[in-house]
Amino acid sequence: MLPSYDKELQSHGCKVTPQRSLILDILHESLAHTMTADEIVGLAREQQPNISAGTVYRNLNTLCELGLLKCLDSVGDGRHYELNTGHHHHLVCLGCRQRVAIDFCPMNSEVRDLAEKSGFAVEDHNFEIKGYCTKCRAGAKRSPDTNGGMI
Amino acid sequence: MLPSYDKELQSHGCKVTPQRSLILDILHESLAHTMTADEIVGLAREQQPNISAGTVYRNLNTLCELGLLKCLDSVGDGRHYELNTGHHHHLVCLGCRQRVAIDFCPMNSEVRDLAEKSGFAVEDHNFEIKGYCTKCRAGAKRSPDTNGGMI
DNA sequence: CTCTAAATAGTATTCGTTACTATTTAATAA
DNA sequence: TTATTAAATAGTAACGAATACTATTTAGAG
Repeated sequence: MLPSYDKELQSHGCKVTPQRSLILDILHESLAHTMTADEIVGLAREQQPNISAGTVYRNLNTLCELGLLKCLDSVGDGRHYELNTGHHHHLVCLGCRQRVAIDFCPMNSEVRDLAEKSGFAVEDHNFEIKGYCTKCRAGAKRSPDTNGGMI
Repeated sequence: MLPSYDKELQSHGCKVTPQRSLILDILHESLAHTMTADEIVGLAREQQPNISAGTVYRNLNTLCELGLLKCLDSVGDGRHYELNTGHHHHLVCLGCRQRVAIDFCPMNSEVRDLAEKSGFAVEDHNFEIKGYCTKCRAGAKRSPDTNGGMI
């Protein structure tokens, strides 16, 4: 695990455990795309066969609270996690459900003003482009119509 | 229920049942904001006390497939439903979880080109601004930090 | 090395959602 | 109008993701 995470954990009074380090390692290995808790459990068990799913879920929540991770969600594929490497958005594949970071952000002062004009206190925002990645375009493509309108 | 929905249902070989009409009525009454399945069950039972939760869930899925409803999701408050009244996005309150439609869309040819440049086939997109509505700003405001980083 | 609060493994439980089944009903045609 | 039938319903069971619980282990400080 990158030593910077050790510092970050300890500065919040959290212990550096093998389980935590492994989870951070796994997410660091897949910086390009997000992962579900279940996927993380699977990969974690390749190195720590006895790691408990509860431990993974609990740590994912803890690490989100510390700001080390970000948690995303979308209809049809539960929560996704990624290292919090700064603000960005995603392309979401409706076939394989993978998310890939994109370098575009729609937020600007005009939009913010529009929201705040109605008394809304803006804290955050989310933008995702849904479609089919190169692989899924070629192979068996799942049409939006077969997904219960949940695109 | 608006008669147009009857036609729409029957043209797809679906029967017009009191349960379906009630669900559409309820969502039509709350055009301003989205609702969870559970909220819809609660309101439906005020008029049809014996309506089954399964019936509501099943019909929400059916109506989404027909394109009459749209289904949205976000971390921490499950799925939300709304009448499919055309393309729009939402302000999402992190306090009361209500969603209010906004008249702004960040999608344009520039963004689309950016996504398609990498071989991604764009089908849809989603934009939401998260924060606190006027009511929740005044009252007990739930800080993002207490929400497990799931804003 | 000792001590202790924190973290873990394993299990049970919760909650939203879906699946199943016997019964009812909407819509068509006689 | 009534008969027919596929679709829809109510009620219950089952499912899966996530959380809660508890006895045991462990990281880290003294």
